[in-house]
Amino acid sequence: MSRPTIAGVARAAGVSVASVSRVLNGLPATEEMVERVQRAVQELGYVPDARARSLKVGRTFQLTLAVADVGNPVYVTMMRAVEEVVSAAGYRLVVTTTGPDVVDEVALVRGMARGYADGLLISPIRVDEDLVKSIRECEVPVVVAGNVPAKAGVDTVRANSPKGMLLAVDHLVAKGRTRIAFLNGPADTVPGAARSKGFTEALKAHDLEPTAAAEATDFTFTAGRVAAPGLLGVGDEKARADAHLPDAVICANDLLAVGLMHELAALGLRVPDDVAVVGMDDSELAEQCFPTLTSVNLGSAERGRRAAELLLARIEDNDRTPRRIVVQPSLSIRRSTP
Amino acid sequence: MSRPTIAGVARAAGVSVASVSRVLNGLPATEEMVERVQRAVQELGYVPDARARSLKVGRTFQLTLAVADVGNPVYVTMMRAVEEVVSAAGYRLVVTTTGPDVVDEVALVRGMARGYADGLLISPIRVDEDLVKSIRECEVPVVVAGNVPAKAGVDTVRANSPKGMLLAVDHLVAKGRTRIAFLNGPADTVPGAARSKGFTEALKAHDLEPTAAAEATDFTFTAGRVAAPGLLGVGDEKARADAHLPDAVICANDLLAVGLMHELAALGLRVPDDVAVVGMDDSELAEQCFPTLTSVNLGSAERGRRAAELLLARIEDNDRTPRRIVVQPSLSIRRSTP
DNA sequence: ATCGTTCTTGTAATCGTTTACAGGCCAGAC
DNA sequence: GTCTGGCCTGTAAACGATTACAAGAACGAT
Repeated sequence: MSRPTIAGVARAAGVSVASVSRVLNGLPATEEMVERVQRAVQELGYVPDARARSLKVGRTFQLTLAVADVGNPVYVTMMRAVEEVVSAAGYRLVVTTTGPDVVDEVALVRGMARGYADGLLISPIRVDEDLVKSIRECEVPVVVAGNVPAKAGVDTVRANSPKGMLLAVDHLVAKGRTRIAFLNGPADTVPGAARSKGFTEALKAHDLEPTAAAEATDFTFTAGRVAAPGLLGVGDEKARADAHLPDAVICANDLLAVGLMHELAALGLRVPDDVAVVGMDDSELAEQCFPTLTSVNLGSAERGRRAAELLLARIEDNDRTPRRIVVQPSLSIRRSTP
Repeated sequence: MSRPTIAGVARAAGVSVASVSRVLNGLPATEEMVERVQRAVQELGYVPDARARSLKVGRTFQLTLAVADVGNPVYVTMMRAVEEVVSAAGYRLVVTTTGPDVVDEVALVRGMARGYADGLLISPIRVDEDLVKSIRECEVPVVVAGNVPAKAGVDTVRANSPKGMLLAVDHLVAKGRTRIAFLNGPADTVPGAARSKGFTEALKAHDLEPTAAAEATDFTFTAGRVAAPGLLGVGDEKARADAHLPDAVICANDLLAVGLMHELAALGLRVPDDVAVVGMDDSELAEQCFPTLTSVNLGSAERGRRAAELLLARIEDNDRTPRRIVVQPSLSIRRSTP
């Protein structure tokens, strides 16, 4: 005995399948009709088939969220916000991890043409011509949480990293720190490039020279630890004697910052007394780590929320002109800076 | 100009739709047929429609993973493992957050009957009759990562919390700690109940009495902070003078442990010198926090992996007898214990 | 040359819905 | 009493794939 279909319900209720469908979708019908159908539905335990419905109406009521790394707490923040918006609108969320390669992202975007989701919200870490092209040609609506060229003709919601960098540098300078270093993630990524540029500009605005800079191989905790010694000139006694040791480090995200702090502790350097540390993303990790981390809030929750809203809006009306929203940063000051 | 269908490809190639379908699915066909179909597919940029395919073959090639809180790093670990297994098998992963209420879980399980996924992997935090019933009656295969009664007749993969507790206590006792306290999450949850029982048993095995116990309102960082003062007898000078302050605290998960460590620091207590702290789950957070956290590894990655494998196996053959797998714990010793 | 087998291909039914269209019925207006 | 118009309801055609079945072609054996 397999699950009942709408035809079974129609038979049990002694009405036509069209009437059953109408009642189920809340279209006008007489008292009695509604009553009979509902009883039959109850009795048979009928539940409409999402697959069949999807085929007919051309919608799956699913949205895909693609991120590079589910382990990055900034995506947790974003995912929470997205999930809240889309589930309120009656959609389910399909979460996909793309990994660090742009080819995987392209494959994902192309694959959307299969129609298993009604829209895609992607936060690409690397962007190239192919990706832009695939997004432009994508069969389903796409919203990018991040930075892609305007010619992609797609809704975007992005952070303002340079402004965020400036907030961080302002704060450090106000506290008397001038030997500021930068721990970046891979510079060939979108956030990596933006933050690097922002850092340089922000220092220039204060007439400062970078004290040191390093590039971790990933935006992860481990990569942060690995890259830290190089940044701090460990093993280079001359540099340290010359007081070239930075008195503050800005990190391209919170995970890198936490990795760095572990290395600082291992070297016997105190945070913030010897070295102040600033993270970016203001993720949950920033208040969980010790000392709590001063972090640039790039508005990940808001970006997630607004990106989800844009996506829903575009699904309603695919002809609207693409919007490019920029979310303004703020600084969450905690204990890792004086 | 809408997207091409299989009929369009058939027309362009001058063959029948059946032939196109066969070529696309790798069924035997002549060189020439394959050639013509592939060229037409290329030219039109045809991509088969997942919705239509789902309806016909009765499969969506999606699996749902339901967890209570995406912010809990243990679920990140589990999700990674699950995603790896299912995507290797050609499935997509739909991640759903149920929240702390069992009614939401029941609604989710019931909703699976709509058929938008081929299977469900659920890690329920609270379990009642209704949930067990809904799981037993579920239209699609279900695997539970956690503890449900055998009568649910469902595949389960669970941790061995009592054994894990014993490992933690053994370790603390070996290091000379005897005034051991327990910071639990809500005791009316499955993990909360199991860990509470395990704690009591483990102490008894060492002829010890619990020094203190507290129950956080959630398995979260914030709840851990809030519950910590009560556990430590803050404000009760007599207790502290009587040396009733615990010299070790075992926490029901890593988030609670990190929350506790922040409160300890605020009180000027050193970890592990004054108070040793042990977490459970051995999540990424355990090595990211400071000091790094000794934590009971309850095998979340392995549980995720094996649960995913069970789910795939059951999708292949729904008649196999349910298996109940128990994953053994181990202890990851770090700096929060002596 | 004929028959039977095997291999390939095409026709058409099917999956479970939604929905355009048409038919039936009733009420109100003349 | 008849006609018009407005509800409800039912019939049947989609949606886009897969696949059972049949028919035709090719080929070897007799």
